[in-house]
Parts: sequence; C-alpha cells; structure tokens
Amino acid sequence: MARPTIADIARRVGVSKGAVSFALNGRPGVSEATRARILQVADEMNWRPHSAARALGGARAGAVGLVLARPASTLGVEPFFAQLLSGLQARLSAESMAMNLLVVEDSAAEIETYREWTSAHRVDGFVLVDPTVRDPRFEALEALGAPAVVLGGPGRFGALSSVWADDREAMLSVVDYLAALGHRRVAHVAGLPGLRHTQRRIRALRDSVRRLGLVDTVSLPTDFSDAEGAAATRTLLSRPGRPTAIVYDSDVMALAGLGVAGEMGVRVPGEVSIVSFDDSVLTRVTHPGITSLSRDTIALGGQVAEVLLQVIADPALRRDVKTATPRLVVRESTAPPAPGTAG
Amino acid sequence: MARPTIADIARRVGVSKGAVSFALNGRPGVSEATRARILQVADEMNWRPHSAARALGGARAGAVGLVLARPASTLGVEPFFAQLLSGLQARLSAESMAMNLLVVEDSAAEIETYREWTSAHRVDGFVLVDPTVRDPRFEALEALGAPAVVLGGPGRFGALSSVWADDREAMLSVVDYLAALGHRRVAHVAGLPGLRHTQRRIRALRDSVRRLGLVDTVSLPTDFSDAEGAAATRTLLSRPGRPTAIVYDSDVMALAGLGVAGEMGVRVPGEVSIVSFDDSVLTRVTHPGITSLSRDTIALGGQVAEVLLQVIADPALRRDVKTATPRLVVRESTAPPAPGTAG
DNA sequence: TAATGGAGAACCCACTGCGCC
DNA sequence: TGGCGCAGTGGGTTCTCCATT
Repeated sequence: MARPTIADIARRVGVSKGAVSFALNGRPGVSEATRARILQVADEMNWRPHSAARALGGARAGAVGLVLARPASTLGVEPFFAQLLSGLQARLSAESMAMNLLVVEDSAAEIETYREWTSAHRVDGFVLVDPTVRDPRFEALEALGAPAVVLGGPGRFGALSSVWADDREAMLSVVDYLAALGHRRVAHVAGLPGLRHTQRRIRALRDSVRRLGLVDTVSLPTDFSDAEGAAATRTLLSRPGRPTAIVYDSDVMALAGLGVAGEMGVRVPGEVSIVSFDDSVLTRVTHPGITSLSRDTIALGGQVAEVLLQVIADPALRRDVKTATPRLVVRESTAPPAPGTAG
Repeated sequence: MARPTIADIARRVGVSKGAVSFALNGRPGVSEATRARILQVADEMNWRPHSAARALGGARAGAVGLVLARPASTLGVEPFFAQLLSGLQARLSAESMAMNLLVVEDSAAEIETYREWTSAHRVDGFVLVDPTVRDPRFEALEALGAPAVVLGGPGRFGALSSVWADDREAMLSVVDYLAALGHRRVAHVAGLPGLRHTQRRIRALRDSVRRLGLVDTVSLPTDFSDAEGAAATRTLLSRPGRPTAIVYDSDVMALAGLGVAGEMGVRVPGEVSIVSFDDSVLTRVTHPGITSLSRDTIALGGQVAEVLLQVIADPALRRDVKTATPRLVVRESTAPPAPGTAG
C-alpha cells in the first residue's frame, strides 16, 4: 500500500522505467499501445509524481517564493499586503503554482533563503518586495540566476524584471491638489526611510516646494506602524506653525492620524486635511472618509505574478512594467485650509 | 563554481560521504577532530543542504501546507484571513518553517494536493480551514497519516487535532444581549451554509427563540461576500415585519449591511441594530462603530501553528484546543429597538 | 573483547543518454 | 528508424561491515 513508483509500474507492465517515464510525460519514445497500457496501470496504481525526485533532477518546482524580511504582523495589518497576496494567488493558482512563504529576520537571511531554495529547486522564481536604495538582494539573485520580479521602481535592478507604479507622479498629483485648495504647509508622514519608493515620494514633495510656494514642508519617516503614524501626527500637530495638510504613506497610518487629530481636538478637514497614499476599504468607511490615492492592488498582484510566470518561462526575458499611476479619490478628509492658517 | 555536495567535501577532507553526513548533522559516528575538519571545509566551500535530496530520503521538509478551496480574493477581502496568516507566520518563522500556500478549485483538488505534497515530503503537516458538516478531507488526511490541525470545532475530526472557539456560546451571548435590549425580531446573515461553524451559529440562534421569546428569526446563508451580505440585508429590511437587529457572520458583511441601511434610509441603531461576528479594524472605524464579537485572530493563528508544530514533532499526539470565546464589544451600532417595532 | 571511527554501498524516485534490435 | 532496455545521474541518508585501539 506504499506509494507506487515508476519502477513498480514498469514491473507490472513489463517494460523499463525509462519507457514509463516517457509515457507518463507524454513524450515520444514509446508506442501508443505501450503508452496506453502504462497510463492505465499508473492510474490503477494511483501513481503520483514525486516532486522531490523531480527537483533533484532539476525539474520545475511548480512554486514561487515570497520571502519577507518584515514582521509577520505586516500581513495582518496592512490591507495592501493581503491584497497583493490575493492578486498573486489568483494568477498563480490558475497555473497550479503554489507559493512558498517565509518570514525572516533581515535581508541577509532573505538572501540565504534565496540561495537554498534556488539550488534545491524548491521554487522556480521569486517575488521581491520593498526594494531599498542599495539593495544587496538584486546582486545575490542575479548571481544565482533565479527568475525574479521586483515590486517597485523605476530603477535599475540588474537583470531582474520589475512591476511598478509611478510614485513620483502620484505624490505630485496629491501635492498639486492640496496646493490648488490653498494649502502651503504640507507635511508628509513617510514609510521606512530606506525604501526606494519612500525616497521617491519624499523627493517629489521636496521638488514641489518652489514650484508651488510651499513652506515648512517636512517628511517624517516611520516604520509604517499605526503607532509611529500616530506619534508623527502628534509631533506635527503640536508644532507652532503646524501643517494644514498631512500626506500619509499608508492607509493604516492615515487612520491613526485621523484618530490623533480627533483626540487632540483638531478638526478634519476644517483644521487639517488628510490624504492617504494607499486606498482600501479602511479609507472608505472612516468618518470622515479619507481622500486617497487609489489603485487596484489585487490587479497589481496579478501583474506581478504574470510577469514572474513569463520570466520563469523564458529566463532571458527582462520586463519592466509600469502600472497605472494611482489616481486621487477625493473624500471628506480634504478641504481648503481655514482662513489665516494657510501660511 | 557549482553547488558543492557532500561528496565534494568528502573528497577534500579525505573521508567518506557517510562521515560527512554524520558530521554535518551533529550525529555520533565521527571523531571530534574529523567533525571539526569537515565542518570547516563545508563552511569554506559554502555548502548548503539540498532539501529535495533530503526529502527524497524521507526527511522533514521544513514547511507546512495551507491549501484553500476558496476564491483567492478571500485573502485580500477578509481581515480574518490575513490576520490568521499573520499569526501562523509569526509562530512558524520562529522555527524557520515556511508555508506552502495554494489556492485550488474545490475540496477534491484540495485532497489531491494533500496526497501529492505528503508523499513527496513537500510539507510536514497541514492547516485545514473551513471544516464542513460532512467533510471528505478528514478521512483523506487520516489515510495519508499526515499531521494536521483543523481550525474549527468542537467536533470529531478523527485523529486530527483541532483549535477552535465556541461559536455557540458566542452566538448566545449576542442574542442574549440583543434580547436584553428589548429586541424580539432578530435576523442572521450567515456564512456558507455547509460550514460547521455556520451551522452551529444558526442552531444557537434557533435554540434561543423559545427561551428569549423571539419571533420571525431567520438565518440567511451567503458566500461571505460583501455583495451577498448587502443583498441579504436588502431582503431583510424590505420585509413587512422587518428585523430590529441583524447579526452578521463577518465584518465585511456587517459593513456592507451598514451601507445598505444607509442607502435605504434605515437608521442604525435607531431602526435596526447591527452586530458583527468578527472584529477587526473595520468595525472600529465605521460610523457608527459596529458592535462586534472580538477575539485575537493573530493569537489564534499562533495557537494553530503551535499545535501543528507539536503534532509534527509527535504524530501520535491529538490535541483539541478550545480558545477563548469571543467576547462582545459594544459600540454604537446597537441600541434598544424603537418603540412599537419590537415585535 | 568490546567499543569506536569510518569506508562503502544501497537506497530514495524520476529522468536521460546511449546503445541494441 | 522507431521502440525500448539498461545504466547512470542528482544529493543526501543509512545500513552493513571492517579495521583500529
């Protein structure tokens, strides 16, 4: 009753293991009669391929890897992440591709995992998230020759493909809108300072200062947690010349900021306008609803999976896909600044 | 420059492959001097174990499996799922255990995956979610002898372990509270009718009818989507003797129901009270905030992982862990029924 | 003599290349 | 030339057995 192997089938049919292998894989080298017989016996014996044995021979693993050097809580807290995962799965499951998920301590452990999984043929490719400014992972993955897609850009990731949205343009659209409303004191509660897209957003804001006549613009880096988002908001709202508008790099932080404003008695949007860089159900159901940059994160996950599948199919390929720039969805958290506070 | 194998190490050190294997696995059979020398050379050569080769020999895979016969969108839409995943990862990553995630069509495909992954030693155990009333998966997994933990209960899952919360008691606490407020017409927007916990909640409500003097109680099954949650709410609120309180089996549906009430001009909680069976950030930030059954889903995920790790370590073990019953957190969506509507 | 260190081969399972009829 | 057998490959584990001390 043990798992049958191709040797068992070969014995039963009275052919060699090689013939069985050819037959089961639909390859030429056996007569149709023999093939039919082999397939029938394999079915009778309830044979299943042994992925480890195939992997040892260098075959495809039928899985992609996602290794996260983030706290595991990220998965539960950030709607962005869950949606991304959902989009990835939707596309991958159509190809019966599994996903190997692992949370590690740091990028050194991440690279180590890439090394092990690649050489053991445990996965066929990787999805990389959170690219940083000088990211050691690109070089490591290139050296391994593993197919991979970076979520983020634009930028040079060596031979790796990428899928990205234009963070700069998105930030400019937010700042332009706030300036048009009359805001001059715009603050930014940013994400992890090492991340490329954080840098890009910070730079876009800074570059707008002269063009739009902004004053006292500031970008406070955080770790994306609601705690630091709240702390940054408290800092900003306690200042003498406090901002009349705050842009948050994630919906969770915007939500936290909204809470702090309430607790400090600062009216939204009367005294301070709030914009979130991520849209989700969260920003829709708050009161007031939060003006947000909206994009289809599930579709984004699907695109990442699609590109990864292409790169796995043809490792020489290098794709660089720019997705639609998130567009501003105005809700009730933004309004012209109160008279006299515009700086 | 290719991946070094234990044969390479054996050659360099001048010992046999067997000796190298023993040394690298910290097992007796080699002298301390030889062991040290082997470890040093292995390190110099940058050796890594090959998980596929080990799996072929029947070793531990270092991963657990989670196979979902649900639409992939579940992952992005239900905070419960993302939090569960987060809790699982937190515990698993502490043991450097990866998770193999796969979304499949139906439970037949799910079972097929269990079969393949088990016999190929691709995972060491499984997490089962969404147990149904006559669930074919238990039997299949038992036959495979694969360690597994069922999320849900109480109930008989054969030799499988389980982790569960008391859905009956939780539902009773909700209904008791609503009845105490004066509600008599209580409706229930349930989840998938085949799920065990759905049945248990439906039964708990039905069993309360006589005790609390309820009238016209009804449980409408849905697929957990916001669309069906909204549709069910529309149906309920359009009835002649419409309910004065509605209990939703998930936060997403409660949110959808709140939206429908707003669109139909039915005041919450003035004309209808709303309770969610799941708590998350969603229920906290709506306006009004939604009275919910609250539990620590991330901790739940951690408990599931913990039990699975125990069962993997000792396959003879069978654990049945009852977690804390979700407790009611009252927010602004519940109030006594308006006079004259109480049935 | 019994314990210890270690060589060597078999084994896990599928795939592939060579060679024979 | 098509069909197929045979032997070897991939990397690690484990069992048998021999040679030391």
